[in-house]
Amino acid sequence: MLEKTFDPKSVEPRLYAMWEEAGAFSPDRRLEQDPKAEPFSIVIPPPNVTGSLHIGHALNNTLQDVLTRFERMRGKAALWLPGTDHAGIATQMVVERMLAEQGNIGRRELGREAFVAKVWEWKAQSGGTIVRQLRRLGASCDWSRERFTLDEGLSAAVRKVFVRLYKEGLLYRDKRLVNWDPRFQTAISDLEVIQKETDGAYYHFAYPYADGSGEIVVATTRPETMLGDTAVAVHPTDERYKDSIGKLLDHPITGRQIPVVADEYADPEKGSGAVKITPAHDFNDFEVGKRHGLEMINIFDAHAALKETVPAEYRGMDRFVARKAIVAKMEELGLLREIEKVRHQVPHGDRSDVVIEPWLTDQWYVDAWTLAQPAIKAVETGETVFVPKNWEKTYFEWLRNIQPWCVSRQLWWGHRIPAWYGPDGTVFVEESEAEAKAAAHAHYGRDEPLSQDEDVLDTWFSSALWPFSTLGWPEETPDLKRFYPTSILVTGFDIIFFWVARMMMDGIHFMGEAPFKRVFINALVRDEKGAKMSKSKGNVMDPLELVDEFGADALRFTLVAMSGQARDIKLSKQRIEGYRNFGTKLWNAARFCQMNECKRVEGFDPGSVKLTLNRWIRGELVKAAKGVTRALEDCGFDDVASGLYRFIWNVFCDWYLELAKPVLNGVDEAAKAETRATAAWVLDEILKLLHPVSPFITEELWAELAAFGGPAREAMLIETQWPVHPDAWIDAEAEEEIGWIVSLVSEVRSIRSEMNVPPSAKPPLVLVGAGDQTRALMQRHRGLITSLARLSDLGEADAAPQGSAPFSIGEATAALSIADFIDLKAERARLEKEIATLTADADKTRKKLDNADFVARAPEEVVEENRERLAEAEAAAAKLQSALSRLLAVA
RNA sequence: GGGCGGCUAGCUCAGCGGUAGAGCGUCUGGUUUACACCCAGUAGGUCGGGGGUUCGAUCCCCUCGCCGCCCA
Repeated sequence: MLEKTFDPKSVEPRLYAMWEEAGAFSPDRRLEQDPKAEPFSIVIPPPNVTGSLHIGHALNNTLQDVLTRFERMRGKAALWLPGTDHAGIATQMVVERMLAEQGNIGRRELGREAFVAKVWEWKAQSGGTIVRQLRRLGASCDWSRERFTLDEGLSAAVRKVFVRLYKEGLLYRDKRLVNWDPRFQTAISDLEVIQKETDGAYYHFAYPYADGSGEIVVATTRPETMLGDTAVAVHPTDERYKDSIGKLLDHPITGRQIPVVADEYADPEKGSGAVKITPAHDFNDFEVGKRHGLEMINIFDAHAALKETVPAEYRGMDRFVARKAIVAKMEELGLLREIEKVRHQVPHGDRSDVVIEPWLTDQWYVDAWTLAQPAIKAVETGETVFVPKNWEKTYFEWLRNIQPWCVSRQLWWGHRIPAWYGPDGTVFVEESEAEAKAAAHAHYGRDEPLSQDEDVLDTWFSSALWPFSTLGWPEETPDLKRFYPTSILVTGFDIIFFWVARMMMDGIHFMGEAPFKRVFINALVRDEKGAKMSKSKGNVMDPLELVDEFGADALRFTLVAMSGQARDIKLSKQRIEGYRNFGTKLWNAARFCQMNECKRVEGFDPGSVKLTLNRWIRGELVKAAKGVTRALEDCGFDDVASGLYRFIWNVFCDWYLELAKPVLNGVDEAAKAETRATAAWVLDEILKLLHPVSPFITEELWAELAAFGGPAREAMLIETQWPVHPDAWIDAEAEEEIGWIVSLVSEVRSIRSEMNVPPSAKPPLVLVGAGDQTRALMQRHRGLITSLARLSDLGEADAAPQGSAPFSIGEATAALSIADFIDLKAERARLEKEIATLTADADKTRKKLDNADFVARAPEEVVEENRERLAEAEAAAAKLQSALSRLLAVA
């Protein structure tokens, strides 16, 4: 016999180990049975190796697991491929901080090789925490295929991609402005720059004309960049400045003479309409500078401190110190015209949180625009479909406006760029040093010393290859052949740009096919008030704590239930608790079945059951199974959860088991046997349907029920065939009969409750004016009805007895004899209210039917439906009306 | 400024052309031998405002308002 409640803590680790040891997570087992089994594949969005599991991961991975388990049960060779990402900056930060805490040895003192060795050491010990944590959720990833973006195979893929893109002219080295992070001293991509609203000021400065003919006023939020000014621009049509164009200005600080140029970039509406141009330190100015052939003066070093290109008094000064100094100087010179406070957007590094400096350096760029075109097309043609579809707009929007992607990073942790330089600076891009040497030899006609590029690649460069590099590319492995393109990607909308789009670009370019058939965008988990969870706010919910408290199944069920079309999930403990209760409910239903000897029967054929009750639950199960299957196919996760919840609790437990009680306690042995076998069968089917969402409790019950009796299991539940039932098992007649019983019982319960009839009282119920069919129904199910409605008897009469409460059921009127409890006033109120509702409904419907347009234009079945509704409402109202008259006559 | 969402019962959300649903919470009752992590019942909504299309609009279109997110 089962314990009173399910104990996740003791069961979960045991079952997970059992699955893993049996190899149940690997598609290989299925492929051994059937090498032609249809493949199903998902690659995990690789979490950072530095990360630990947060609730967003819990959601994302639960959904992947639900899909994987479902398809595995459907007989597909299902692969969910796990792994982690080396997270360049984040990991380097973690290790540098650790070194600082331990012994104050900096990265640079340690040297590159030793530092990288330290990172690997750290990775071996503390990296990939998240991967271990995923097991607590029940994630059925194939751990034997786990990958890491820096492992050997993936590194080979990165080198190959780099070289190929280079040789195809889609990757190049260029001197351009980059987003420079002065804290980490590396370039970062546009996407790693966060615009933050910051308090600042517009400083209005006067620049005098060299010929002494007055001054021109420019405004800037970054006075320190004055030191790199090489022009002032005005709009070509700006009347105020038409005579200034071409004139020279004396730069107040540098003493250089700079020209006034005409450029449409200058906005006549903004400030004075004149703008200073610093081509080496501003993206817009850079373009202006190129158009006018202006000098580009780089004034900052890698720390964003001023360097030797500026007047001596400013050299070595930090950019923000310099800002103050410049403002003070201009004030001293009498050239500060105004300080206007503003709130404006300032670029910050998403990891470092320092102000990003546009900086002129040599970096490697990918021609993202060219790669983007096929990626756009793949979604346009439906080769890849986003679910929900709206996200395609976000995807298109970004890809259509894509800029060159800066992929080099001045870090040590990552894939070192496979480019070698000769003594004269000639670059040789090859997959290995040996090949580079050979290329250099061919170029120079002799061996020359080469030095490898010091930089590494953006982490996303390698994760863009994830869907094929993890499957073995560039080798033509069987996995690659079988599992690429993958079936579906499940991820958050926040990395559509970072990751999804880039995988699409590289996947199509290198594999000729988009990497996913579908991309499911899951919601963002927020706290119960709708705030984004963050450590600083202290509102994070630790998924592992939730698992400890409620069990993995409860957390999973909650996340699945809340995954509708909405972008946010507001998670509360109360909700998880509710779904924990749901698990307990199922557990107890199984316990009830055991107490009533509902053992599984060898060779049981659900198609042959005779009892209405059993034919009914069979049909309900078939409908529920179909609904859940379709919802899973459509990624309608909320429908999956509600379909399961409703069937298990509100149909199976609330009605089937209750209706089965009188049978199980009765004397008809044949009926009893059939009901026991049916209950056991339905329970088995329930376990299968629920397993993808709640794997632990179902697998545990699967074993418990097998131990309880009946034929031995052929397989663990995780490997059991997903249920598919014939439509013929849906039985309309049984449905109608049980439907009638349910409404009859519900009505009686409602009246009992309203009239305060104690549970111990068992009044008789009579039907008045019942047709033959109804009478037959009543005879057949008298036992069930009297038992569930707590009646002494169920019979017929020509008229409702004195002191009875009537209600309408189908064509008949039922009357519950509760003279001892009836409160005339209350009963009168009940009937009047009931009649009022029915009359209002009838009036509304009648009005509709009186409308000629409605009858003429609405579909026939809708008109018919309304006619029936009207007839029923009128009949029911009439019956209750006469009951009310009688009541009033007695009173 | 551009784009995308949301506004439905006290709360969280589903429904998205044919007269509003769920879970939680409320309230009432409960020693019905699976379950109080439970059972039975009850109350609660001019579906953000206004206009339009339609025989009919919570659902489609326009517009306004508030809230949120993304990109400039």
